[in-house]
Amino acid sequence: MHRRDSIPAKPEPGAAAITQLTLTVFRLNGMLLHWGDQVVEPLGLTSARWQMLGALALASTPLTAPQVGEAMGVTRQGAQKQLNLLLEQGLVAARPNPAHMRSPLYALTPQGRTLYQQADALGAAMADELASLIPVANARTAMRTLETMLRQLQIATLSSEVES
Amino acid sequence: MHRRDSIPAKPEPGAAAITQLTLTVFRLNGMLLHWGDQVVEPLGLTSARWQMLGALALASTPLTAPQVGEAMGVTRQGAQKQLNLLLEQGLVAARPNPAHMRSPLYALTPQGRTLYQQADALGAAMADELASLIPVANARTAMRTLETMLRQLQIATLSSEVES
DNA sequence: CGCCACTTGACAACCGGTTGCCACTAATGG
DNA sequence: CCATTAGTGGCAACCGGTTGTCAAGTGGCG
Repeated sequence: MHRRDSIPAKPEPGAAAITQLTLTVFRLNGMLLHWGDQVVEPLGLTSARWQMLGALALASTPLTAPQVGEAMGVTRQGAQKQLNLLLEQGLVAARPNPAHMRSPLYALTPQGRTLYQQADALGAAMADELASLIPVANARTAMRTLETMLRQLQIATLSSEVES
Repeated sequence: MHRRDSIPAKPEPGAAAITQLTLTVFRLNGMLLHWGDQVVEPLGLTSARWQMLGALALASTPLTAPQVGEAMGVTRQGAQKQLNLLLEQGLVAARPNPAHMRSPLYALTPQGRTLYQQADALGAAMADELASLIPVANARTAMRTLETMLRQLQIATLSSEVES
């Protein structure tokens, strides 16, 4: 908005850095998922289910499917799909929800908890390794930077989504 | 848990920062795709096809499908799928490849090039906006940090993938 | 020359995620 | 008390990506 010189449409000099950063985010995202899939594959898990177990493990109380989705930043149906699979797998149990007949509360079963702890140990090992290579200050800077992008994109996305 | 501190007991306090950073990467990835889908939707594009057009636009010479996949960090089949769709859409043209009968070279059509320039302008606007909020040094630090993670994950993934 | 390994495209199946629609439960207000 | 609205799960369809399989083109090597 505050374009100081309007005629030559001077691009921000940092724009190229932002573009490159964006591409790196895409690649890292793919790499993280790929790595996670491999790491927990011997446990019969996938990255998606690992994350889902994590959401339940870190919650202090059992959650409904929409709450899990909210915690993970996915839609309620996406969470539901994985929860149903985890249910079949016996890693998660549904207990009746006194507040909503059709919306049970989900919690880890003992097997689920054990499996998550095993997976978490593997993840922690990698996090330690990365932490030994990356100064904490850099990790924080990176996170703040990405969060700024996140916030700004959210604003931009919302403003063009509210055509309803 | 049990850190195998064979030499110096290093609890790696930065591991939590890494974990948080990872979650931010997941969210930002999703947000970028969502934003991109909305931005180029009026042009009849999607994020995936936008990126594909970009790969072709930035290439100095026409590329084969596997080359496009390589440039984008996806498998050759993933690239092929989008190329076939872009072909139907008339945004990309296949010209015979003298070096390989079954593997044509792909290049943007005039419409494809025009459309990409329009999309690129929208992307550049957002990149400028973000660049005005993010110091270049921070963007660079973030990118270097993510690339370090990328490299390390690649090493870890490869070393457990070569068990075949 | 002929065989063999590698590359490539087509196709099908799957995974994880999204959206849209429908039916049912819960909560709110007249 | 009832009607409308919001929240919720099930289902189906789709998108983008991956893997695997197959047939065909390419290049090297005996």
